[in-house]
Amino acid sequence: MVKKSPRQVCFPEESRQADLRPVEGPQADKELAALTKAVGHPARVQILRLLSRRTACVCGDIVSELPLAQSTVSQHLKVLKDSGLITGEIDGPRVCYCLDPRALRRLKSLVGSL
Amino acid sequence: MVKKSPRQVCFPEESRQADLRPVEGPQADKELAALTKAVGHPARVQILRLLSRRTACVCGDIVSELPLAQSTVSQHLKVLKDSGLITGEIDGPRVCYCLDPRALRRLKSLVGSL
DNA sequence: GCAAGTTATCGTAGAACGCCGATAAAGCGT
DNA sequence: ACGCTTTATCGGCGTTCTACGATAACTTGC
Repeated sequence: MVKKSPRQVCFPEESRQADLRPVEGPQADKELAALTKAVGHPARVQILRLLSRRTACVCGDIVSELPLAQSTVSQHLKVLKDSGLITGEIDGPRVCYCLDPRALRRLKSLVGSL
Repeated sequence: MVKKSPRQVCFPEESRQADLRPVEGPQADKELAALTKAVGHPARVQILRLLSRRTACVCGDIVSELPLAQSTVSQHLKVLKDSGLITGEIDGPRVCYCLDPRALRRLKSLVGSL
């Protein structure tokens, strides 16, 4: 039987088009607050770093990298996913989490506007 | 009596020297988490925006710009000050808050490293 | 020294967060 | 269908956050 090939990247041909959303204003402010709030925890920063280190997506072995219970890691992943910074694709019995480059660029733009 | 001249900038000749601190590693991760946590609230984003709009420092009329009680704003200012993102200089009976450009650059570097 | 104005701190109440173990849900392989 | 593995969700508990009013601390000007 063919072994399922490990997924390499979630955004292989990521759209490079410019982000037209404004970088200031009430809406942008809320967005910036929400995004930075999601990043604002050591465990979540660590997760983001793990995901950016490997060009391929890492699955739930994130859990084994962190000194936290599986349920806790799952919750942090949920926070990041709700913020849009990462995506989770179901890949067989596991879930493959990846950084969303667009959301990350958005965060950088917003922070850069300060 | 000479009227106290309104303070214009808190960092008039800000040191432009490069930031040598590493942008990754456990220490940087904690720093990034702490800084983004400080930014991660709508009211605090608004405060940062207020302070960046005016090149001069704004004092406690920040309070009148936000729909929050004075004590609440004072607490948010404390969070930002503790994070290092802003500084508060006593200027007569008031306090003059300013963005710290170095901390802001640090934040941008750290976010940029994601 | 006193009154007025400005800001920080205290006390408190409710909401949200962070963590865990236990349990449920979902897919794979036999 | 039945385990096995992986992940999500639930319940609970302690901590932190956010907000407010009240009060204290400090400076200026009279």
